[in-house]
Amino acid sequence: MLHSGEALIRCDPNLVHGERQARPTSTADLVLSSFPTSICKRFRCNTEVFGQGDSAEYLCAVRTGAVRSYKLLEDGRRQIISFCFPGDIFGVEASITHQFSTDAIVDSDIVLVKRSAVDAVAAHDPQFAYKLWIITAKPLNEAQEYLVLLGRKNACERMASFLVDIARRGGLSGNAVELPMSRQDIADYLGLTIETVSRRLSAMAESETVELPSRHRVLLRNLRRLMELNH
Amino acid sequence: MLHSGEALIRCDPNLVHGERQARPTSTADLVLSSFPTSICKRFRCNTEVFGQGDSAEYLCAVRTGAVRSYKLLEDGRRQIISFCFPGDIFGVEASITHQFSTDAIVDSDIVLVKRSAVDAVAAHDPQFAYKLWIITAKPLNEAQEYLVLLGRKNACERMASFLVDIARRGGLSGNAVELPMSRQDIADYLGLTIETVSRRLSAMAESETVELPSRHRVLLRNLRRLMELNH
DNA sequence: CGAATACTTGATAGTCCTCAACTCAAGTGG
DNA sequence: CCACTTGAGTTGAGGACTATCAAGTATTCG
Repeated sequence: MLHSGEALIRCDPNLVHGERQARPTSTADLVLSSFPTSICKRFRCNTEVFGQGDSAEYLCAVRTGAVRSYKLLEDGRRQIISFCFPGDIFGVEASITHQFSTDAIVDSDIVLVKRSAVDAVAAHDPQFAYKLWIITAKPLNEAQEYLVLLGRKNACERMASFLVDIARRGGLSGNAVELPMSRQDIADYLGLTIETVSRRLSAMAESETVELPSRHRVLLRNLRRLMELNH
Repeated sequence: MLHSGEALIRCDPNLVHGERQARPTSTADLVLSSFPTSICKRFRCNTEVFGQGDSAEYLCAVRTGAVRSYKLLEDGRRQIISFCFPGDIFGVEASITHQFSTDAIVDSDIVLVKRSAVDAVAAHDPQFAYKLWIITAKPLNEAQEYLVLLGRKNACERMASFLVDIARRGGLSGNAVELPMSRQDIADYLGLTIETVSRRLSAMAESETVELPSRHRVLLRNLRRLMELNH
């Protein structure tokens, strides 16, 4: 009963507890890691991997840790585009400059591959070019799913979707979900304010859907109810 | 002064007025059209090209007309993911089934290519595989830009962004923007209700930012103000 | 022309935001 | 060790924006 959550959302049971690490099932990380000229660099918490408008010199993948990609409006409003965890690729651009900024949420190891090198290899290696296409299509579909959340779901549903999604993507250990990001990050991801995020979490705790033992940890107490809210 | 709008948003001045047609600058349409086994099929207004859950057998591109791609929640709420116009590709999936439905907004000619055939060619032709990657990355970036709209912009800004975007993508003739979709479609695209869409358009007409000569036509009277709202 | 559909406008309500005060945890220095 | 500081998060009161419900107008199509 204790681990029913893992079964329900088909989480990899071999996930290392504690610090997030790359899972062997991930494709994006592998494709880039196996690249001859890939380098792996450590980014400290809250440091920038690249900024909006920077030349899109590198393709990136998270090996350990977590990053947030976001866009800023002139008046300071921020929309987080995605959180990336070990195995996820980011920094894919159609244009020659990055359309959003990305920085580390916690100390993270990031795999970097020069885009020019990727382009050169892709032009000669159809298998590789095809893999590139597949790993680009995945975040596209994720972004599209996410549009439904921002366009049509209320605060409660957004919060539930978020928790289930983070759990499914590997943050679940037993019934505990690790949330490395701040409440403000969650708010800017879900298109809400920090107060609304806090209130929704408190309400879920009140109804015994979750438990909040610490700031960066959520225990899923009633996953079924969360999944219902999630649609 | 009459055509200042076109210059301002760098629209192709050779655009054919009236029925939308494929522009020579589009890449996606060309990549698929030049494909040996591509077929072109006519879809009547409001008929389905493919449905959510259907096998993702085909990659598609709009040759003439327009389509909407959308997702439905169980309770009937709808979120339109994107409108596609001549030259735009759609139906790109990471999974073997379509994650959303797509149907024609007006009578449309759609280019269809079997995905199995695309996969086979991509596996041997690096140039083609690379092109596939490029045309997939573009809608990804568009979706990400769109997340900012849904997550952080108010109704007025959403409406302005929408008009500018449609104009930029080829709907502009002189200062007139053609809106082939219904008000309900616009609402479901912008994450608003049909009433709010109607009210925002009326307010823009009141402030002489736009003119509304007919249901499916908007004259941009003060593009500068629209661009300001658009951020 | 009549019917159906699409759209607009108005009144009211509800959700979420804003502003403000407060709590809590972690870190610092005396 | 503890008062102090600082930043993050929570909670409360009130207000703004958009949704909802309802009625009316315009357009389209048979």
